Amino acid sequence: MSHCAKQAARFKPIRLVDMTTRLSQLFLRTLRDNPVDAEVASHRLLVRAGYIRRAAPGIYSWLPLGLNVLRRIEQVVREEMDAIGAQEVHFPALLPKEPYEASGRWKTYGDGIFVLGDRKSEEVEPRVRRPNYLLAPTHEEMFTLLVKDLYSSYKDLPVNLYQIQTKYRDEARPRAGLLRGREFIMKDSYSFAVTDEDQQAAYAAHRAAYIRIFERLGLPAVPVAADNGNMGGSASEEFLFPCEIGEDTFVESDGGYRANVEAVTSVPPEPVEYDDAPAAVVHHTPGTDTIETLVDAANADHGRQDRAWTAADTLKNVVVAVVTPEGERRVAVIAVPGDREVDLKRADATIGAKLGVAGEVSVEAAEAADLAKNPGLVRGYIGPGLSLEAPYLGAESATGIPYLADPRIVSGSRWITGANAQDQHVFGLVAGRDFTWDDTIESVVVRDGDPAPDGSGPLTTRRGIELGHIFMLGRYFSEVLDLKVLDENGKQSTVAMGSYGFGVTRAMAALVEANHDDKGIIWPSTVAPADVHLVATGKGSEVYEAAEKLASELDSAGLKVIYDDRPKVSPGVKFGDAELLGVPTIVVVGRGLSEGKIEVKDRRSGEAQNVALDDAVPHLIERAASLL
RNA sequence: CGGGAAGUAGUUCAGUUUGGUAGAGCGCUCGCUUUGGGAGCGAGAGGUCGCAGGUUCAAAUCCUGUCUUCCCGACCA
Repeated sequence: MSHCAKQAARFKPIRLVDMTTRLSQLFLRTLRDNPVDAEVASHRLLVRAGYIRRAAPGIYSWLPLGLNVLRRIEQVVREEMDAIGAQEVHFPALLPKEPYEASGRWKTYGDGIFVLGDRKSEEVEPRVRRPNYLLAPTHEEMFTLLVKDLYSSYKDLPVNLYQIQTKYRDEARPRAGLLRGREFIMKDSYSFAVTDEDQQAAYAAHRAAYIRIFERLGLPAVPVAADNGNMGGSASEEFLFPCEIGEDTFVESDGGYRANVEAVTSVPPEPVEYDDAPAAVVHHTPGTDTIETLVDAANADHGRQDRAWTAADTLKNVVVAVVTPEGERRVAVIAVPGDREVDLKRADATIGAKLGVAGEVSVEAAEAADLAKNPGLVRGYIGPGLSLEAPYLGAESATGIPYLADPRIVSGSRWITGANAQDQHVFGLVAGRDFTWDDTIESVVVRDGDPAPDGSGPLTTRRGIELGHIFMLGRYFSEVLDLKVLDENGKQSTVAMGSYGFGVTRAMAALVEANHDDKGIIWPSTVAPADVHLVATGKGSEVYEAAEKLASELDSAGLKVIYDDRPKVSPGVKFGDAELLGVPTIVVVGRGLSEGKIEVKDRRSGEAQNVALDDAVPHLIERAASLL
């Protein structure tokens, strides 16, 4: 044993200083006014309470208390990841562009990433730097390449790797403080497996770990079925925290079905017999280029006996522009019941596949120029045509314009729709008899009351904050980056991947959204910056001496203490700050001291009780334990 | 990228209509008093009024341009 090792072996760590946070020393300034740029509660309170400061739009600096809470959240995530056998690694945030070019994302991410050039990237003439690096928005490429770098056998798999890392996205409009920033911290893990069983096991393990994480954090986030984007793969779920200010919309039924609106599927009605249906008739319907005017005109001039026409009797043909990855702009028509609106985001998810376009497409509302290029489309009077023999819309039709229909348009359903001529509509057009379509598409805005696809009852729509997303990535990245291992037959096998993201900074904001009142934050004890916020108030030196002693004893007992020892600060300010900062237990050493009592106050309920100073330490230890 | 609002002290804001020596609350510094719900009195520090140009004897204020920020929407595995 070396001399140094002997010295080290003799060294016994002792706690030289207590860990109590003294407000007289803490780098903190609480704000009485709400910051002008903060709208949502989490943003307002985290800034006011001195946890974070804005450094640039969507970019925040972390102050001591904020960093403390952030680290505690990270720790929960880390423990649960480790518990399922995932191993922590850490990649740079600053990355060369080559891996992203190889995966295609240097282009497809487009304006969404921060790019930059190093000194070698400078062109002599003109003297500009061309980007050859990026600040990573996520790290799929790096994880994939790292496994490729080191592993080459099926025997090495499965493996789960994760990191907790700062990510950068050039959000067009950062908002709501930590909820949508341009710099944020994310835990992202990836599973690598050869067999489907292993892949599903990794997915299930992550799903269970996420549920435990949310339980431990005290965040009632729920898994909802999600759209897995254009990366392929199968299972995909988001963990949403239901909250009015959330940017995601999801649906749920009483029976427990939950899905993001982008992923929900509609329940088509049964096909209808149409043998006895009368032939379709074209009527002159002047000035009816909207559904509303059309319904009015239909009831006024062509009313039916049994009931009035409604918007649901009309077939709305919505012209959209589909932009391909190459930038080509194609026109398509989507047919939906007239009482429904098209959700371009939902259409976006599947329209590429329906039209046979590879890669990521985007769907936009058609503009005047799009219509002008297709003179056959008469705005307000567009329809599929009058007969199957001569369809007007569809890939095989006269116009060749792709025609996609909502699943509610089933065989035998009867419609009032445009006759492709100014002021002309056709009544009694029967789906399947008079017209057909290239394919169906889920694209209408989901409404409250729509049935759940699994028969579990009517749906209601809610808003939520996306805190996690787990999904099977399939083999997209392993294909493009050539991650293969030898399988047991000695053949090259492309590795299947799973991707599991968790928004750490966003979870912190969500925690505040879920836990605050008009006075300030109310941290769950698992992430609170301390167990006890000790306030000394009174004029004599006795309260400070007693509080100091109590702080020291609590610290020795293993409780984390924030001690407000500021001598010239009035009681009102101290109470206000304690409530703003949000530590779950507030202890006041003050006027009760003469009777040997202190006050123990629950931050959440506001309930206070007097406790004998002599019993304070065990009482608070027990209380802290009961809160966990 | 479309629509709206706003840039004045660390911060929250007034002052701009009608051009005339830069203001208030909170915060900060010093002194005295005060100490269970954001204390009182007194004395201070702190601002190229986003930037550039123009009009004028004179511009925070009027004109032109420009930049930035925030909100709503679009976008966003």
